[in-house]
Amino acid sequence: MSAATDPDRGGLDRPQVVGRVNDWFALNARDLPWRRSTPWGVLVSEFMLQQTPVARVLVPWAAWMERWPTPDDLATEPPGAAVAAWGRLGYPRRALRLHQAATAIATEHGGQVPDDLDALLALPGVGRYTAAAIASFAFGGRAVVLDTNVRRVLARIEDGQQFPSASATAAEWRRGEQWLPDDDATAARWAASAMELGAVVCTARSPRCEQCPVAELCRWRTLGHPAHDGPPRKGQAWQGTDRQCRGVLLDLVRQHPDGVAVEALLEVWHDRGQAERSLAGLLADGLAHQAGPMVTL
DNA sequence: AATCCGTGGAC
DNA sequence: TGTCCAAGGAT
Repeated sequence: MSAATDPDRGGLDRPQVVGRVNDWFALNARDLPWRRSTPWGVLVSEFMLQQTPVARVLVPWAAWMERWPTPDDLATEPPGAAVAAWGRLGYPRRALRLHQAATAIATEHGGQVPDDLDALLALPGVGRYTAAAIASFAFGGRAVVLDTNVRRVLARIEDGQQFPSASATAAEWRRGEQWLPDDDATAARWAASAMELGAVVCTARSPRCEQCPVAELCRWRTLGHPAHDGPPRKGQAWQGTDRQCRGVLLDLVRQHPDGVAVEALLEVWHDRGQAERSLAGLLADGLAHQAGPMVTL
C-alpha cells in the first residue's frame, strides 16, 4: 500500500510534512539562548520549561547558567540554594529535582550530561519527554520528542482533531516513531521544528494557519476546523487548594532568607488546619526546613 | 489511570 | 473577570 492511500496516515505524506516543517524552521526558528548552549544548559532549560512558558524562563535561565555553569557547580551547593534561585517559576520541586539530577551527573557521570536515553531517563525529574528532548536538542540524537506542542500538531494535521487527548497514549508514542526521519540530523531537526510549529503557529488558542507551512496538508483545516468533541477537558482547581496554600507559604519563606517563625507563617492563611497540613507537606518534600521555631528553604 | 504539584499571561 | 493553558513528572 502506498503512503498516499494508507488509511492509517489519513492519506498524509509524512516525509513531505517533515520536509516542509524543517524548511520552515530553518528560516523561522526563534533564537532561544539554550539553543546555543551546552548540554547542561539544555537540561536546565528543559526542567524550567516543564509547564512554564518560554517567556518566563528566559531571565531565570540566564541567571542560573551564570551562577552554575556546570552540573558540578550546582551539586556543590545545598538544595535550598536551588529552590531560592528558582524564584517564582512555579512547581518548585523541579528545582529540587534539578539539584538532584546535577548531583547524579556529578557523581555517576563524571560531571558530563549523559547522551544516552536510558541514562537520562534515570535522572530525577527526567521523564520520557525530557530525556528525548535532551538527547535530541543537546546531542543531535534520533529520539521521539512528544510534548504538548507536537501532540497538538499531529492531532490536527493527521487526525483532523483540534486537541489531542488529556495525556499521551502508547499509540501516540508509536506514531511518533513512525514520523521520525531515518537519519539523526533530520530527526533532530524535526523534533525541534515540530515543537516550534506548535508553539508559535499551531497554538492551542488561536492557530495562525495562514502562516503554516503545511496548511494545505492539514486534515483539521481541510475539515473546516471542527471544534473539540471528546470529553470536556477539565481545568485544574485552584482557589482554596493545598497547592495555593503551599504557594503562599513558600513564597513567604522565600522572601525571608534568614527564616520565618512557624507562627508568623501559619497566620498568612485563613484556614489554620490547611496551613499546618501544607507546611508539613513542604517540609516532607524537602522544599522547606524547620529548625526550632524557624522555617527556612 | 487519576491526581497532585505553582505561577502568571492572554483572551 | 474568570477560564484556559504553558517544552511534564511522580505516585
